[in-house]
Amino acid sequence: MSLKHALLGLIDLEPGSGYDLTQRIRNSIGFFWPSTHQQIYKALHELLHEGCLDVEEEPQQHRPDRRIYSMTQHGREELQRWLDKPSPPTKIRDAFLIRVFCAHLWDEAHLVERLNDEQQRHQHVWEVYQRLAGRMDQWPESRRKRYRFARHTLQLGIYIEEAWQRWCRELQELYADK
Amino acid sequence: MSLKHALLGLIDLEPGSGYDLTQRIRNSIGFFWPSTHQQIYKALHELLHEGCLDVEEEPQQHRPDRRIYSMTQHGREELQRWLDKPSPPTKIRDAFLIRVFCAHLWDEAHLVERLNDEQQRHQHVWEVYQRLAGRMDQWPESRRKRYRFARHTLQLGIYIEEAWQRWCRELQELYADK
DNA sequence: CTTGGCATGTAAACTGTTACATGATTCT
DNA sequence: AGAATCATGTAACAGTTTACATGCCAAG
Repeated sequence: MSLKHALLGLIDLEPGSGYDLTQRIRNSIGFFWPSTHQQIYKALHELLHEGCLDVEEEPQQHRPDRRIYSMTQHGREELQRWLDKPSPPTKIRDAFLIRVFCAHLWDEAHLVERLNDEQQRHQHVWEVYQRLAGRMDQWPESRRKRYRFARHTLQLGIYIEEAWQRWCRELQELYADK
Repeated sequence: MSLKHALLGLIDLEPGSGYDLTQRIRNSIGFFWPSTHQQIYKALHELLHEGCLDVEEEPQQHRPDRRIYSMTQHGREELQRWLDKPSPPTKIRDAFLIRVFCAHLWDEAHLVERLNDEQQRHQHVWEVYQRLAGRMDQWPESRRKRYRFARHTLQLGIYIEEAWQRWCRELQELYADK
């Protein structure tokens, strides 16, 4: 299960609680491996059971105690083994493209409108990525170095969003002035 | 379930058997909504049950009869209703990017090698898309018109593969001459 | 003689999503 | 007064993947 190894990778960079990891995933690995807190808590329990992680309870008042996870030697070995395996091909799942596929059932004005919405959505995601990247680029050297691969994956996200926007714009032009 | 509507869209363009549709999906909707024949046969049964499709059995010798599915009025209405709904955001799932995220555990030579493999993979997919697009562009006018939206979605695939390749190349350069 | 294409399916296992559950604190 | 944040989970449901099942024909 890739989510487990994603968690090992994150914890290897910096230990944290399920809550912490949920936030961190949302701003990094979540872009190319979407996951909810429910999955994450479950995966953490399993990793703990398998001896890949250690926990330390941090007592809190008025709310559940934080359970801080950190790597074990076994976890590090497991991650290493996984890293050397080949990756299955990327998967995209996009219902909007199914709709475009059926766009002969729309009139062209409606198509252009939907393409415009879609383009704005991708522009928004692009802006989120850019902001995040900009902030990361201002981190102090040591942190920037530690997270440089996270930064690289973000760059791919930026390129992909640009591809989407280009496509939306070109199609809009094609159907707008007809 | 989007797969069902993908099938309705395909059958609306041209009726066919489960087997046909599996092939057609593999070369069109499958690029952004991966689905196996098992899922497809199941979805077809359900659509039939819901009154969205009709079947006609075409007897065959030495192999199971072909069951040719076609649209009903109810199916067309259902598809129309679905088309007007908003689409949930795109999802990417990519285990290679999780690995890159953890690339501090690789030495740089290994990273460059893996990036090279990945780039070739994306180049291969790009070539497949280009070949398909080239063939579609040579179809006779009527068919080309009918499948023009399929052609458009293919173009997005091409752009996305180009984004991937650019990214792989840039990262390789960054880590190659260090 | 083995691989791939044709043609349909069932079933179990695994993964992912959605809804529910609790409860104090801080911000608007 | 209501929403968001912190912090952990359980459970039901939906969707996806993998393995199994059959059997003929054509091509290499």
